Amino acid sequence: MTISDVAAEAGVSVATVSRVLNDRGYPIRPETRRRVVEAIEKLDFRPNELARGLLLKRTQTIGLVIPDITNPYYPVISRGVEDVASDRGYAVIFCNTDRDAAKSEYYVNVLLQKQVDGLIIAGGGTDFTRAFERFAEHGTRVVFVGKPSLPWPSVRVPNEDGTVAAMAHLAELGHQQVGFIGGPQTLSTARDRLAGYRRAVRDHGLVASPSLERPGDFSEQSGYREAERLLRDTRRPTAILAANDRMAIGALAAAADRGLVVPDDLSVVGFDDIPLVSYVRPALTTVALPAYEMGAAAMRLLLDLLQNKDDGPTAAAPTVRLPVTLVVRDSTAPPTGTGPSTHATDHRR
Amino acid sequence: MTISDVAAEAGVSVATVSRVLNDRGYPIRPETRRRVVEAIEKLDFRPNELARGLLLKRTQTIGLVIPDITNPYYPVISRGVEDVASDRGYAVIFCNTDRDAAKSEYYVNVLLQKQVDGLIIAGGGTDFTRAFERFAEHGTRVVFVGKPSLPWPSVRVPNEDGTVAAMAHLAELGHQQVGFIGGPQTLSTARDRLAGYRRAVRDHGLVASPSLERPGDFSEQSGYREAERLLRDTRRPTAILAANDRMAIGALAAAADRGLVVPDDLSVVGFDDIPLVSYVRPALTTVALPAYEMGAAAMRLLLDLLQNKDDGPTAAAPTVRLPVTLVVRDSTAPPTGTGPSTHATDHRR
DNA sequence: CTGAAAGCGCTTACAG
DNA sequence: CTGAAAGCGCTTACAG
Repeated sequence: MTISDVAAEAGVSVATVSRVLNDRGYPIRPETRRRVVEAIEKLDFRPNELARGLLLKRTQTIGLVIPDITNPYYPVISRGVEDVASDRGYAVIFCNTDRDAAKSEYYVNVLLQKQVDGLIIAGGGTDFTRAFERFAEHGTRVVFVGKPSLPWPSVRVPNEDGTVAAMAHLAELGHQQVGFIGGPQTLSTARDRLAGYRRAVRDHGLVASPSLERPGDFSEQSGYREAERLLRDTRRPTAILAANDRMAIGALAAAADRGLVVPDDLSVVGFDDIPLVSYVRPALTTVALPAYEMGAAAMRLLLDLLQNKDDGPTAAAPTVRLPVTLVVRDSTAPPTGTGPSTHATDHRR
Repeated sequence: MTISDVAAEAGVSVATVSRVLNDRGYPIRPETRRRVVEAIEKLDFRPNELARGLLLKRTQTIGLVIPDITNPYYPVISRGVEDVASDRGYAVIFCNTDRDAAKSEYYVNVLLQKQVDGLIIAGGGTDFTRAFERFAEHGTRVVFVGKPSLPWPSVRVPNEDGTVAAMAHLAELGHQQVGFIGGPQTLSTARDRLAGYRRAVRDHGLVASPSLERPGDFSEQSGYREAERLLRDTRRPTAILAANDRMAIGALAAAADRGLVVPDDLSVVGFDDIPLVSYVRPALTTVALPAYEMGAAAMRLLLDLLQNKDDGPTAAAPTVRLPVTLVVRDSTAPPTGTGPSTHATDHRR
């Protein structure tokens, strides 16, 4: 079923069929158009995008590179990307790299061979620099979600301000000693969140101690483990701020397993606002990322770049900045004896 | 950068370059091969898959159709699909349909135009029948995860046995009155899980009552809402079985908000074993689906079908059956006063 | 062992 | 307004 079949059926040339298909205001006699449209419908014809792409040098396909879709942080971002993409007629190919160099390399190759029009890279951490030089050479547009190591277009979020806001909330409740469970320091996201914690400790005059800063890896396990270490301490903190929700969930579990009641005996704050954390009990206070919007904005930015193919590589890299919001739920309260705890339940999804 | 450039660089014809590229044991003089390989490397050449696909009639791309990647049930399945796919050189295009007919139709079109080699459909529920006749006509292979409405190849799981096992566990603990929160009855998955509940109620001689069967929609909200209804009842059940984990999480929240302690005052069981439910406290007892393996098996099945392109549509549709496992954690215990509750913590993620 | 040529299914100047 | 023809970047009989 090709364009020739349609042409034969309608008794016109393939050029004419192509013209009614693309419908770019090219003059066509109404009667001719009618015949072609009928033939297309009769044959249930759908143009082969491969042939089209070969000629036009675009595939209406983009690649989405993420560490792992199984990490609850990524599905929402992905959904934002995909909704905008499908709305504009683009398909998206998913690539889980596990932040592994070999897998990243593999996907760079696949994506290049498939002639994707552009790429969205979320998660960062890996040294994509060399791989991207290749993309740049091929004229493929790239947008990062998060801070790229080179000046590429990106969608960013004030991670440092996020932990600062969380700490301000805790300080306001009266907490003096707040433990921090950080993420992998290879990720700028994790570094920024730690920086915010340190800044807030200083600014609010809270207890500063290396033993209050624990090294997590963004997994539930590490959150559990590091919370246990913090809580074992004789002078245990009255609150724990985890650099992401998964570790906060682990911390909540560790507290429960020690018989501590959150938020009465311990306050816990997370970061990200992934699905479900508003449904655990106590509902988690956390710094919400506009994940869906981040994905949607990245796709919109990519689409913009695709419009102006001619931009030189020296064009200033556009950056979209999106805000972060502290969502106070039920896992935070004044430290014991400091005051009445008022925690209304938040049923936001 | 095309194959002609490489041919020119190596001083051979494009046919020869193509032959060393594809390396199908076609005889080539070692010296010639060396020159070609060098030229390829020097120019960092990567063949255009569009041109290749146009000729070969395959794109090494498959479509994955799911209701919503944001639903924690799907990322793990998707990961299984993608790992097998990338291992075999296939790329996967993601399609979120929200079980919406228009979106499904849209993706059927997109996928057909992009000439995907095959399709994996997870989630079911929508009437894809007509859309699939089109795929069949085009020779596109389709594999379902879950029970298809027509005899198509599929990967299945014994949903009814799953709820039966959960109920047996509850009955064994001594529960006589178990509430059930079901899913959308348009989904065979939900119907099967309800059927298992009913069968078990009968087989174990438990209290049977329409008021114990509540209509949920698989969302946390509905789990919360329906659990509230069940718990408001004067003769409230001592255990609740939810047809999926998201509703079980909602039920756990509803219990907590009523001041009920799980599992002492109420036992709760879920279904799916999505990420995080082993980390909430109490850790959720649930019927675990082999989600990753389901995705991987679906992709392997699709790959098999792709090998035998010649199979007529009358070939028996292959079915892969995978088991389901009851994972007992801390949200279930004997009803109050019936015996000591022993719940060891399970840290499996 | 190697190359010239046809062809996959489209689009788009160019000519009429 | 419409069509013949070239060409996108490959692969593969066919010939030598």
